[in-house]
Amino acid sequence: MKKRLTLKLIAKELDVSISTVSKALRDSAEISEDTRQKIKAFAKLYNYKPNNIALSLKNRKSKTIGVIIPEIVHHYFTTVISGIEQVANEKGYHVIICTSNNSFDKEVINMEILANGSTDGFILSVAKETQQKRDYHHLTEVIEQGMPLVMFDRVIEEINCDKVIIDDTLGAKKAVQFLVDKGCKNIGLISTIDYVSVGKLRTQGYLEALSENNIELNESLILKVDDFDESEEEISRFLSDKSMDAVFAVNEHFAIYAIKAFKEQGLDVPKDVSVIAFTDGELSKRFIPSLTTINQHGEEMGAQAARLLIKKLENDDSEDEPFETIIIETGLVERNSTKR
Amino acid sequence: MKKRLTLKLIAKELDVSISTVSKALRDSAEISEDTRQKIKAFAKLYNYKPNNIALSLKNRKSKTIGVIIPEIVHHYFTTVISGIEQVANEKGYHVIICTSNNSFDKEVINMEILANGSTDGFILSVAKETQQKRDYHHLTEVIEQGMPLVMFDRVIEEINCDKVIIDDTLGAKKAVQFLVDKGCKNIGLISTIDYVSVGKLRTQGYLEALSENNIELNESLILKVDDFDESEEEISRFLSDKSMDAVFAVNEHFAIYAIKAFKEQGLDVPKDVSVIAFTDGELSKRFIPSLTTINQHGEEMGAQAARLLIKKLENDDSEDEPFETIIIETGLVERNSTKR
DNA sequence: GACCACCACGAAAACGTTTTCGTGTTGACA
DNA sequence: TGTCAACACGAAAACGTTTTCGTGGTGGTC
Repeated sequence: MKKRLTLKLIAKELDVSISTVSKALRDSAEISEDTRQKIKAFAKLYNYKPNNIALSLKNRKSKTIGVIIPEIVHHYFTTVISGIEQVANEKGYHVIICTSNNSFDKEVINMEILANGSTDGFILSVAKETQQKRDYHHLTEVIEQGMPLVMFDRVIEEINCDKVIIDDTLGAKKAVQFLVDKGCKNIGLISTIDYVSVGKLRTQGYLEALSENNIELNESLILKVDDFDESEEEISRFLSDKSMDAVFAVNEHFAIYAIKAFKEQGLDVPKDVSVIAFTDGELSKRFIPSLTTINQHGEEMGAQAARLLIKKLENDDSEDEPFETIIIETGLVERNSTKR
Repeated sequence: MKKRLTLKLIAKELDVSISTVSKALRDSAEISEDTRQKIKAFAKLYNYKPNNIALSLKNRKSKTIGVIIPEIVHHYFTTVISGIEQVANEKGYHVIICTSNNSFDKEVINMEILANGSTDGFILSVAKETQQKRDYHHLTEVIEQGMPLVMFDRVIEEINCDKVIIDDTLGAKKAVQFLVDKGCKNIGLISTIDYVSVGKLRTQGYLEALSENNIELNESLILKVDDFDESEEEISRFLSDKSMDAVFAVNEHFAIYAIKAFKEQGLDVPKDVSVIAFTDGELSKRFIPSLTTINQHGEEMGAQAARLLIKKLENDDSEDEPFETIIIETGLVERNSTKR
């Protein structure tokens, strides 16, 4: 087992002082050409690499970004991470990832641990439990310590920090408008109960689209799924006695259950009924029929979040810079679950 | 912006020495009950937390595990990460994740950066490019430095380290045996070209299962997909003029393309033909029909890898401990793409 | 009262860097 | 030959910990 090379060892070996070695390696003009060459050659030969930890301690920055997400086994979040990673690496940062498992306590603990020097700033999508509890002391604390924080996706209005979100309402509107443009009249909505913020916002988009097109709202065409685990049955029951020519689902899963239910009723998608969904997964591409979707551009979200954070980190007087909220545009991907 | 509290500040505030503070907080018997209480109360009141970086430098360990995977936008890898994270957190480690994007250079760079003190050890699934290049100097280097390395999934035989793998051959055998037990006679195989190791191993399992059941090998029932991007067409062409009652696909995607192709031929899955696949994704659960699969237990792989690594990290004379290779058992999940 | 043990604490080194400030040597110049 | 600048380098502090060793004071024992 080879010992790692340090400045001290090089100094001893070449019989100069540590300072000289350090300066030589950083090409300081203070050191004569001769010594500099000698030291650099030696360092290169034995593959010297400065110790990150010592640098962190000295510079009081870790060049590390802490990312805390509700769960990692989720395609959408991995695309976001991917975006974060790309930008971060480009700028010489690395990324520590922690999952909160949607638990408030784990979110708090993770932040506290990482805040003790491991990380220069945070990118965060809050846990469900945190949203419900409305306890944000861990967030305000890191902000007070001067650590920049960027929230994405599930953000909290009251917290003053940079944010990256998508326009859920507009995305939903786009989806419904698309259906209207295809000639659909009776458009159903499968959403979640309102305290899930995306459900609420997307529902609102649905309503706005209807009203803008002068379509009368029919409450009976709206389902707010209560229990995710029971959603398949709920949806099947909901669709059994309705007559509609299109459905907008707020996520991939609901859309698929809807298609299943239609099939069982002997209806064909997209011939008899169109289905469109907000989505974040692979499923929509591969499913038969493939799904027409509103796409959330996770990778770009991650990239923007990382850019915001690094901007704050590298700006010395970021204190007085105002906070930004970046809105990522949703896109509509037309596939085979909607009629042409 | 509040300054972070340090031992030095506490010492100054309470007019004692830094050593006293440190000892008091660690409940050293050297310090009198009185002073100890006073210091602890103060620390608690102002929420003192030791600086991780300073500790890392002092202890020469970071309590951090570096994970390097080919890509993160991949359900299988996220399950592995999830397993790693759980075990690591339990034992007081955190996890730093880097992706190689299947690039050799990025893999090397990531390892080098993390090896400079940021990380105590590595969990790694090598990049495709690394497999092809057969250049493993970065791996041997970290090992030589005494950093433990655990490889999973895509491992490299020649490298001497702990490993966690699944038994691809056995898994494939299970799958084919299952089909045989259901009465299938003409079982097709959709695999990848042989230099992808999993393709090779799973093909081998297929062959073994056939021979064990005294089924004659029919080469024309084997497709080795050449170009992933063209796989849908290749598979459709392959299946167009064959007659088989079952197909074993080495991954989810191939299975779905197969089902699609059968459908287009007017064949029903599972009534006319059964499909079974190795899988790592969500897709198999949601697809219609849902897929019978061989499941790779990613989470357990991650957990085992983390356990192996931490064992090495916490064992002082791990030097002479032999390396282990843990084989994770595959499971068979019966769903609706195979006949009953 | 001399000696010793023990208590409670502090000084300093160490981890591996960077950087500021000194300092001894050289050479030029008057 | 004395003065001074420039040069090339070293000592030391600093980042925030932990830990070893030392030490001044107290009290007890003979």
